[in-house]
Amino acid sequence: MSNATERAYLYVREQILSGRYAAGSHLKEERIAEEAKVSRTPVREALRRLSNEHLVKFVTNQGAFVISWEDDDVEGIFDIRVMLEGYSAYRAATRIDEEGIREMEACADEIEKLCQKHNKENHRKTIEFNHRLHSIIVEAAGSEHLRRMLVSLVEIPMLLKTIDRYSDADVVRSNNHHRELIEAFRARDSDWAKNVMESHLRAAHRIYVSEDKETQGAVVNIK
Amino acid sequence: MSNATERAYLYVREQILSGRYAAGSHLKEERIAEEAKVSRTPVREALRRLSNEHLVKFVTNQGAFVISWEDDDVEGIFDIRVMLEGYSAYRAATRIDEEGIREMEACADEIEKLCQKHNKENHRKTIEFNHRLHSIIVEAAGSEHLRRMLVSLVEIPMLLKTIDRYSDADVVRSNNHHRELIEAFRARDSDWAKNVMESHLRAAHRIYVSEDKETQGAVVNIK
DNA sequence: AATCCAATTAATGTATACAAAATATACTGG
DNA sequence: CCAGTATATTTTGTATACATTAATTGGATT
Repeated sequence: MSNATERAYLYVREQILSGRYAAGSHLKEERIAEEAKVSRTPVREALRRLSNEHLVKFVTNQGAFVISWEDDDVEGIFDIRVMLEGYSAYRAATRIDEEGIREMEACADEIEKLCQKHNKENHRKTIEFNHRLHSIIVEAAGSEHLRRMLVSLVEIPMLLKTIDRYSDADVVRSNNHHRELIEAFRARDSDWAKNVMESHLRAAHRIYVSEDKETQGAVVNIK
Repeated sequence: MSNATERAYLYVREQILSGRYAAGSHLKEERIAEEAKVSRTPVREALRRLSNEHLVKFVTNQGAFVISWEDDDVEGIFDIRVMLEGYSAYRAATRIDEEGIREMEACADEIEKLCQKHNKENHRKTIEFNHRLHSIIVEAAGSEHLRRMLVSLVEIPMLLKTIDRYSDADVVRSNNHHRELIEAFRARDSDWAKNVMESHLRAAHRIYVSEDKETQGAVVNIK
């Protein structure tokens, strides 16, 4: 994408994901243009893209609004993610190369290290490496359609917050899954990879849901 | 969406799906603007939307190109469609209301009638009612994510051509699947509905692939 | 004749200006 | 004081003008 549009896109995206633009709030084009130091045209293009990534919603003659994921269908989103990422792992098992596997291992190593000591920065990095590891798999699956669909799912604010809720034991199990995935890939065993990935994500779902119950709906924020 | 943008969008979309804009060809914004009688701005917005629906591809500083689905991963696309539409049927079974089911029945009735007599117009209508029937299910599934993903899959030119390849027997079986789906919905049996839908789409896949083999890759065009 | 480079052309990318629509404000009548 | 309506303001939607980048053409050189 081009310079100004890209800038506007990254800016608005960051504002939304960080929560500085509240859910449901109106995104005035002129204001964003000023803040991102570009004109309205690239802002509009950025908003269109974000709308297709389901981060903002357009209303005719009223412009763009930050999507409110509060009433998102959590069960449905997890179900879809399990299917698509399970299938990604299935495909990746027979397509990933040694370099990809080594990169995955590097991510798993980092995550292991980072979990020794708890602080905000390490937590941020853990999320990053986790995301990286999953990205490697999707890339290796080699399906543009799959990749696009997962981007629009995984990056929704709800799922980004999931890892905030992991206990130490949860993180250990999660990384064990990563190790097992790598083993399945080395064995070129598509079905094994798919099953591990599905377990991995179902566990994530369970953590998300059970935490919800304990805190009675409140969002846990580690910041 | 707004007037001019909508017009440009529909125009370009129609040109692509009808094949008048060839796969891989460059979409000059000015030319489209003239043809659709709007300015370049709404054309650009339309192209962005089409790019996110995977009908066109943007290259930085080179603009938009009609996607070439020749090298699309056919197996992958069908696999994903089976998963997502299977899941749609699963969800729809417990959510669809009597009105929705009746609409499905109306579609199935129409398809049955239309297949009695073969001509271009009836064939077009058959495609339309088939599409309508599947849309009802996705809508009934009640997942915005699911809907968006399937739109970007089902409307790719490759899949639109699939039905051109159906023999009489194929159409009969296809509509039998529709009837069975309706029955599964009436019984509120999610698993049954999912299985029928998966069979339905796997059969479609088989028809697509086997026809390819017979004609050695040539595209059958009924027009 | 082929290749490289410069200058021109033509396309996209961005900014701004104008039009249409929605929202907010102020005024009138009850 | 409130309701309803007309007006003003603000915001989106669209068109156009300008800037920047890529493609093309033509010519000079080997």
